[in-house]
Amino acid sequence: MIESTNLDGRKQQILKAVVSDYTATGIPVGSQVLAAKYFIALSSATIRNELADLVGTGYLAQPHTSAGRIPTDRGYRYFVDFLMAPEAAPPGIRRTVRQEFEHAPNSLEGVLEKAAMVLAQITGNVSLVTAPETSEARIKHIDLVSLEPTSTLVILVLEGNVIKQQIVNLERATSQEDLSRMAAMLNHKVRGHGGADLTTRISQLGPDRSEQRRILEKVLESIKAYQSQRQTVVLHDGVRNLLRQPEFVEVSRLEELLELIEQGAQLAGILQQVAFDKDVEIIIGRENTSSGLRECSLVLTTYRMAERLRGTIGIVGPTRMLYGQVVARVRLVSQTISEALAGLAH
Amino acid sequence: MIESTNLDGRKQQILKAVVSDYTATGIPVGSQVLAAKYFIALSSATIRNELADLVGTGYLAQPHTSAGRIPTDRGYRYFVDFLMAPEAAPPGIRRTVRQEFEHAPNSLEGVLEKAAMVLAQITGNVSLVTAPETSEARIKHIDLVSLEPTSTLVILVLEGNVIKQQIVNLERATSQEDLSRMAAMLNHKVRGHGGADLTTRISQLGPDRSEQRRILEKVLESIKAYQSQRQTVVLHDGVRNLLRQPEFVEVSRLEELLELIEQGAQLAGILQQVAFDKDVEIIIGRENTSSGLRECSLVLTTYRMAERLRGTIGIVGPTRMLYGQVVARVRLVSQTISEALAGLAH
DNA sequence: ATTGGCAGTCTCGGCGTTGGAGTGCTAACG
DNA sequence: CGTTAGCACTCCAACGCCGAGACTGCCAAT
Repeated sequence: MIESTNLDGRKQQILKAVVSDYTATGIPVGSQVLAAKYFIALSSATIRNELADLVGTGYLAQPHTSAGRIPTDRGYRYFVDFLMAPEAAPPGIRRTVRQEFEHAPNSLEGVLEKAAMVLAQITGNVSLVTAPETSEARIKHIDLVSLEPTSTLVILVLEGNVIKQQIVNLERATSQEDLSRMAAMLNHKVRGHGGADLTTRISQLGPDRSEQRRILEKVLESIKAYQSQRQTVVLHDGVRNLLRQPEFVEVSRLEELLELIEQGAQLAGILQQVAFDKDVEIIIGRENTSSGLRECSLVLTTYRMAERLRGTIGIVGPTRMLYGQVVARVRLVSQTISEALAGLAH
Repeated sequence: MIESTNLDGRKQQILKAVVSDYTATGIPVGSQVLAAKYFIALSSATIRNELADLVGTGYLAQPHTSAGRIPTDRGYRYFVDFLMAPEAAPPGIRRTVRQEFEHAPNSLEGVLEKAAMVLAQITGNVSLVTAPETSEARIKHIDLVSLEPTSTLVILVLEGNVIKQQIVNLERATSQEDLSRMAAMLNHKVRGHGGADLTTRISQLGPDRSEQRRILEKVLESIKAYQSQRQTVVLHDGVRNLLRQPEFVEVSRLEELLELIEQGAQLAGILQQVAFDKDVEIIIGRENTSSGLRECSLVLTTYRMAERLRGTIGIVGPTRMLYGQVVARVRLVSQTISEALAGLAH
């Protein structure tokens, strides 16, 4: 984008003023308002000329001829990339968040649910949270509990103390004693390993002859299948906030969006692609491939639980949002839960 | 309610026709429509007289003078108590549900999430699902996994193979070997017990002198605290369905309802009070204490996982809903997941 | 008890009007 | 050449009005 530099200082200031005013009020911004509130030294006629240029270059649009200007997706993009002033969450918000996580729930799920709740509350948008991707996480502990003679519960404690469980049906009856022995062996062999590494460890488990070997393989296969196949669930909260937004008085728009949010699979795909090294990622309007998000923006970032355990957290709302404020608050919650989860993960 | 019997046969038929027509179409029902569609033998004038009586006794109301009649809460109540024909879910729906749970997810949470999804889909309302109340469930297996020298992960397998977990901080460093020994002892002592019974078992655990005893008490205390304090979470799905309902074109109503649904605590209270012995419980409009549910109805029932493990499942929607159809489908899903969960619980 | 007839009432949608907001253009100015 | 005042123009949103349609309640007749 060469255009990112082809705006002179004054055009930048005007674009910034339009975005700021429009995101705050929801009313298209006219030249008179701009002259009065932001550019006292200039006349409205001058600003009209500049506005016309910004419409011509695609940064602004007008809903109809006698209305003020609103930013286009491109205008928002330029704003967040170059014009947005770095913001810090206000002390009141910081305190609220700190208090919410002071006596944080003692489990991953609890922390994530609370994060979704808090983020929805302090941003006034719909929050989105995914649990950490565990396919590459290392195994810390394995336990086999006999349920029936021919079925066992496999309990897996991963790095970060994430717990996975699954019921496995065995080919023949196996006692709890045998299962415990196998669990002990598994703990010895696979502890500290994960992902593709597991496969190689299985093949080193001993000669093929043993009955045990077949059971172990079954157990490990189910673990691996479970880990890889399980589609990421996207927690969300704050749908009620959307109803207050004037852009959703027409429920038809909301319907498509809600379907995306409640169904989750498509969102999961988007959230998984958030880069771990980036700070905060912003996806604006039509930059989204999903049609349901055409008039929405996402503000996403990652949080960290342990070495290989990272998840995504963020919000989705109308493109007209207070980006500076939202970015600061998403970042705040991400940092806060990273700390809370580090406490859980040791 | 003496009034439940003071309607003669024809008034009952007319009330039934009004409820049926209005729930199906959403349009207030006039005397001409009734005469043409349901009572060809009668003139519209006769029906008008009856309608006027039903308004006088509080079973019907009219939005304004020149509109047709709609049922009041009392009218709906009379309908579901005395007039509603028992309905069976159609084969297509039965097949859909069966297929959805044929390869049911292997965990309680998975089944409940799927149940919420399916119920929302086939009833076109918002589904509500609570996990079984576990405070009285018996303990099947206990495992202690060392995380840090001074913290351990307590894993509890309850009846029905429900898994609970919690991190417990210990007063002094304890090795995995010691923990395993304690777990073995605990398994021996408390297996098959639960609820208040646990407390007595703890006091029988041996002399007070031992270091172990203190650790065990701490573990068990945390287990009990966890079990009792944990507020029930209400899963939900299908909020998007509400947007299609004409009663929610005004989003302000939806807002209050959504707050209830997303916050969940108040709904949890309502759902917990559903009687286990009843078939399906219906709560209509102002029978709800919450103001957000004034214009909503709930159709709730319980499902069964194991002896002491019962949860609630149902839907919430506008009072104008197809009660017969919804009742049949809620019942269907309840039965289906009870079977699926019995498979998990053995 | 039932019914046809009829006047009365209310909502809803369409339509024209009006006020206001904001623009683009033009010409003048420094 | 950038800036500015003035002005005609456009468009929307709100308002009020009107008529069509729907349904009622009542009355008198059967």
